Amino acid sequence: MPTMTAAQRRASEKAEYDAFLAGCPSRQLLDRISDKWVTLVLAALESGPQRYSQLARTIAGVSQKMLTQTLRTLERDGLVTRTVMATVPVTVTYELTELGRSLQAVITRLKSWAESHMEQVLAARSSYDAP
Amino acid sequence: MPTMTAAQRRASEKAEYDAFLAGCPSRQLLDRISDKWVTLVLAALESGPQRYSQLARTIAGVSQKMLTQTLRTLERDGLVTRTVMATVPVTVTYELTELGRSLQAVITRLKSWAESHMEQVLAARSSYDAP
DNA sequence: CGGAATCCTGCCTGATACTG
DNA sequence: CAGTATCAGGCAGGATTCCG
Repeated sequence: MPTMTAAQRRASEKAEYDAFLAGCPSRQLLDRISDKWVTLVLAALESGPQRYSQLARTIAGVSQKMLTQTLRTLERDGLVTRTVMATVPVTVTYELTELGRSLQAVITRLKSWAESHMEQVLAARSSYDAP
Repeated sequence: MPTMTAAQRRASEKAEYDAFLAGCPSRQLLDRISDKWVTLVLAALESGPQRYSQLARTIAGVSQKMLTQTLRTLERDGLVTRTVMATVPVTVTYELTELGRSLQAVITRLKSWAESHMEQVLAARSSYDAP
């Protein structure tokens, strides 16, 4: 993977195991959960199990590709469960696991912060753009 | 902006003002702070004001471009302050604003979650990959 | 030292078609 | 319904170079 080469080289130059910020697994996990689609999916699953089409409708602007991809990685990481009902047509529901709910609690705070500080940020942008 | 067209169209199809998940400013803000570089920069600034080169060293794997770009947007959004000291050579320090610290408190929880649940996620991946 | 400018690659998006 | 597959296009992001 050529995209990681330089990053790993820079990491190696540090020549120390930095549990805070390095190429260690916790850093990779932090990178993964610091993703807008992950955040939105977890936030959308707050109100209980949801079907695929419900999620697609709730998260305005997500493409099928990214929604599926995000749900797959979340499932792989043990944050959501995927349940297939053998109805006609098939019904698929996604639900947070206990692990997922523990992360979702943090995500909720992030969402709350965004909503409650939105105006302050917009004000800061105005004064920055037109001083 | 052609990239927003389809997203906005899907959002419009909902025909309702969804403060939770839509094309409203809070959603855009949530998208922005759900970024790995934003998360890492805010986490790195936890220990007080830092110089540009310090940040680059702390956040292993970040490119100058992304570090500069992230710091600029954070400054524009009123989350960090940029201070230029007229030394030779020039010294630039970045520091969290009060607004930035309020977000950083949430980011810290996210980082803590990643560190404390890393093993559970790795275990989930193992059982998913090789069942 | 702290960037800005440039070029370039790869992923994401958007659109469309097809399946079980 | 819930995807998978494919392809064009654009933009995020990496590598490199140069400057005050």
